[in-house]
Amino acid sequence: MAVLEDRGHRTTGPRRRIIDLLERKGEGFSAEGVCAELPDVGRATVYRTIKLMLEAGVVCKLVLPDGTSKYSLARFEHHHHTVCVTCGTVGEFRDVTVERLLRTIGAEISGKIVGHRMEFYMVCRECLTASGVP
Amino acid sequence: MAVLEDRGHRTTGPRRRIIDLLERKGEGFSAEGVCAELPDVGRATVYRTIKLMLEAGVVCKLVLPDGTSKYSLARFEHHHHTVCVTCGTVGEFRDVTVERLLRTIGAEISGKIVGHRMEFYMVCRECLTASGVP
DNA sequence: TGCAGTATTGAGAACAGGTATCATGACTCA
DNA sequence: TGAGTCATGATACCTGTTCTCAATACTGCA
Repeated sequence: MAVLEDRGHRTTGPRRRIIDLLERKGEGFSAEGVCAELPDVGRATVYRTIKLMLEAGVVCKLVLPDGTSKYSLARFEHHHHTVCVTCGTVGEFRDVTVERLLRTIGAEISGKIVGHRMEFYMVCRECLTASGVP
Repeated sequence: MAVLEDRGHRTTGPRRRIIDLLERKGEGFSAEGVCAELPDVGRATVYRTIKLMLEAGVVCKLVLPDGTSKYSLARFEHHHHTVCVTCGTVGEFRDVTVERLLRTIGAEISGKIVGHRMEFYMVCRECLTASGVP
């Protein structure tokens, strides 16, 4: 919220409602989901606000292998995602050894590395339990 | 080509032309690009053929952070991609230490890991040279 | 407080990438 | 040969997203 003001944007009613919702959801929300939960806020406004928050670094975008996008509040500056292939829940994790290894591999690649991205696809504990795995 | 026949599909003219083109391109082609280069082959046929090749494991799909998809011939069974952020060229690489580390991290994550995905964003040698970096 | 200028809004059109439909044409094999 | 199946291209459609634009809300200043 304050981040948007810092960047010279106004704090309006629709924006406040979108941001409140995102903070309640936390991880793995889709733009369409936000539109569905806030039917009296225009789709354009939802997409615009998410875009502003992306630019401010408050949320991060995750493109799933099927091409659909999910967003999550960015708790860490740099992190990776876990995606449950059953329920679609998105989690964040950070691991120092990953970063170290990624730098090592990066050094072996011809060219200048400017970033990387890593995701784990999994079946989360809840879905495992629900399917009868102890 | 033979892979498609093995799977019970016919070897037709349009399919041959699409596969020839993909073999010439090799890495980092988009479906729309194929359509543009083969204007007398229908879009549906292009997408269908790419889908068949995906199912056969001959090509692999890569979703870029902006949501656009690229495809590349799969040289290795399991591999990761490098994407040049300047020219969009896609490369493949495989590294045993990555797989080992990914398994280690996977073991620390609560839930059952079923897959992972890793990409490096870079500026390739050609683009570096073109921009005057020695 | 009144007002001009700017930022933001929502509705809906437009877009891009991809899939479904369908009539037509090409193969296959008995 | 001919029935059945497969593949094709044109086109309509779908989904997620962005653009356009007139209306509205907010801001700072007089």
